[in-house]
Amino acid sequence: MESRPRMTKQRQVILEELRMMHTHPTADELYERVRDRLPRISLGTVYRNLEKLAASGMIRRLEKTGSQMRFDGDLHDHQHIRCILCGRIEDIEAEPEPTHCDYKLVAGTGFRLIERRVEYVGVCPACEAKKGKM
Amino acid sequence: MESRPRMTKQRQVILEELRMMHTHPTADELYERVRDRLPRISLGTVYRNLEKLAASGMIRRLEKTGSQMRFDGDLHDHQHIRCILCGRIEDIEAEPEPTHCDYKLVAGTGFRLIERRVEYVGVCPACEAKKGKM
DNA sequence: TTAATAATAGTAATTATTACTAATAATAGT
DNA sequence: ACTATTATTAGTAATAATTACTATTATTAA
Repeated sequence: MESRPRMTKQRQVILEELRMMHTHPTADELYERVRDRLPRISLGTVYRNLEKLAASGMIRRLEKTGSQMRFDGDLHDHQHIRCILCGRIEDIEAEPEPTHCDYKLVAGTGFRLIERRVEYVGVCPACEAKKGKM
Repeated sequence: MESRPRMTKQRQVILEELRMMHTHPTADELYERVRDRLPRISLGTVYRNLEKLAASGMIRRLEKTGSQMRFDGDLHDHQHIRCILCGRIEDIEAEPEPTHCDYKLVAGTGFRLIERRVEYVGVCPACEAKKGKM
């Protein structure tokens, strides 16, 4: 029945590395990083811990980013901009508080509004440069 | 080298059914529906056509909503609200034109802004009712 | 220290999607 | 309408991300 969680060495390292990274890594990117410190850790452990940490609110799970899930150890209120070409994600200091107007729109659907997510999509400088050369 | 596309019976039916559905179906949901009219069609054909139709701008691909991709045959400018419990997606008549403020925010990142997507997340009436009974 | 059990490593299974291939059928040009 | 070209299909196999399983290990409370 799984009660109080334990702070294992693996969970600790995963959390620390994710918080240091700032690149919104995928599970396997983080796995590669964590292996420098814990060479015998398994990918399944990384997935399981990311799941647990996200469920407990200690990290953020970024949904809808290409074929893989991405994670963010930075909990401060911010949004993201994603490169439509290479998939890179960077932070943006937007404040997407739902407005009065949002609540009115949502009222028509019968839903109870929890959150309004704003995602910016564009082309990152690196990809723009690459494109210019073709 | 793949030049001019052909309007096959399969592509026609997939497009028609998607336009009729209004439920933002996944590929396999649409596959089930289309099979009523074309019993021998394969799932791969549905995927391939959804890909082609989205690339040509005839339908919209709703990215990463849960584990499966969803599609929308309604091209009119609108946004979506998703139920965080059951995954159901409904339409919302929001107009998310990027504002002056958005462009200023994005300028700091060096990205060229293409689109601002707004997604509303909440609890749908059905799930709210279910929750009330527990 | 010890007992209870959450978490792990390693591996297998699952699931959505994509790739492959021989056969079929939509279109352009005659 | 006939034919050649080749995009598309059905069927199946392959891929890739994620999750599940299981015996073993290690964290925590008492």
